[in-house]
Amino acid sequence: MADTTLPDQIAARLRRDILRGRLAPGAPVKERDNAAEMGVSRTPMREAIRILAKEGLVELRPARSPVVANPTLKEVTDAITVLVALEELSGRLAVEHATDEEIAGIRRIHEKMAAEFDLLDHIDRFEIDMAFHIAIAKASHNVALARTHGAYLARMWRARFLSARTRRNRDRVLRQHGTIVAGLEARDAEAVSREIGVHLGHLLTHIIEEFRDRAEDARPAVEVESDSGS
Amino acid sequence: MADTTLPDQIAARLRRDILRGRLAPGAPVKERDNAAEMGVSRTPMREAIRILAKEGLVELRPARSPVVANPTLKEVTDAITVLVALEELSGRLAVEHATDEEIAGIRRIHEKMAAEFDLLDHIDRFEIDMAFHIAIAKASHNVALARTHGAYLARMWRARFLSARTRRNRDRVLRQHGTIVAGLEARDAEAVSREIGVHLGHLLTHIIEEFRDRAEDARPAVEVESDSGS
DNA sequence: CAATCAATTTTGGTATACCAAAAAAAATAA
DNA sequence: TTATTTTTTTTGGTATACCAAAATTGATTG
Repeated sequence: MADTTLPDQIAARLRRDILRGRLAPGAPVKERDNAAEMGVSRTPMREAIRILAKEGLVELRPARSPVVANPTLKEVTDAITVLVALEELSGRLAVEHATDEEIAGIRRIHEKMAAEFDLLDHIDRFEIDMAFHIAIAKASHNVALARTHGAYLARMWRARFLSARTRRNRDRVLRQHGTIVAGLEARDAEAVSREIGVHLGHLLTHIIEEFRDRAEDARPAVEVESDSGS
Repeated sequence: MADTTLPDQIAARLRRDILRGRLAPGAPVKERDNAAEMGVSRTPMREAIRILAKEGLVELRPARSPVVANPTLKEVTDAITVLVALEELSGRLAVEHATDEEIAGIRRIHEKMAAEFDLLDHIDRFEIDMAFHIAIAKASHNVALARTHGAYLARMWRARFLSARTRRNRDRVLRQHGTIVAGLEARDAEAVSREIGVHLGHLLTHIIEEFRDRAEDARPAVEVESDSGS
């Protein structure tokens, strides 16, 4: 909050644009145009694009325009697989290392979410959901883990955003969050880890469904081609 | 590999300098000086520094000179904790998804390492060791996992390099690698995962010892200066 | 002599200019 | 009309110039 370096601000704005769909998946992100539009020069815009690339929201190609990422179902599934592992580890470590105050803070986030769920628009709802998971990762007291976990969450923003719009899941999500908090309070690593796995398993299910639905809609080309390795 | 974009080349060179100790931990990495020294402009140098920052080899501070990272023992330990989780997941997924050819390739790396161990200098030895672990991550067929895993390996270059296996560990390392390969061939996820945990556990032990040893040495604050050259 | 503050230098952040490669468009040949 | 080649435009990569914030140095004052 305190610091907001220019590239970060630009990245934040681009991120919102991508998330909101103003920049569609597959669309080129031209540094010159975007820079002009935002009234900055190419240099910070360039860096902002790299930030988004690191987050996986845009894809860099050598000597070509970066494009808004349009991950395939497999790519999203793979990312969630890793996310699950990271969150399970977070949960276990949080049980071990979190202070009581931190766990209380996590509960507070959960209760705020439960209380305001219906009042929030879905992007806010979404952010508080992310805050819940981020707080657990932080409570692991493993900075590297928290950072990597955060990167994965950021990367999945769009996919989760698209799949999280309905109020249908409301009760289940809140119940699972509640179970996770209870597990933390009981310092029960297994319970926390297991419930996190279940929770994210449902997320994966919804994202798959979302993909199905979108597949039936117009398919605006842009299919994946030969991957080059890392 | 095929392409080597300029920032990548610069990053590679800086990486070597850091790894080899030509740039000591804590030393500032001034983009102007380094750029001049390497005969390039600041722009690609800047990007190279960001790449290294992403890898965790240098630390970026707002409006200050980036410095060569000098991670604390806890930071290294934390990173290894995550690395273990990533590698265990890699192993399990590799058991599930790797082709027989891929596993054969992993065995080939292992055997090459076993055969040439005594001939290689320790940086080469080190790279073939990395190749072994990277191959397993790739065999998971989870691109995101392989990328993140690669990032962690890169980040740990220096720590692992410093704890460079003397020939004492030779037999144990090779035996553990052999066990891992055997587990892959037997498609035994539990065995692979377990042995990876053991293997990296030893790595952690060595790194901790290395830290102990260095702590006893002089605590050199910031050395290294800019060469005034040509 | 020490501490503090001002002037200078250093250094990263940003803007802009130039270049080469790639895309797109236009022209030409079949 | 279609395919191919040539020209123009677009765009990322790189170099350089300028600026403001730090760090450093040195002077000044207690």
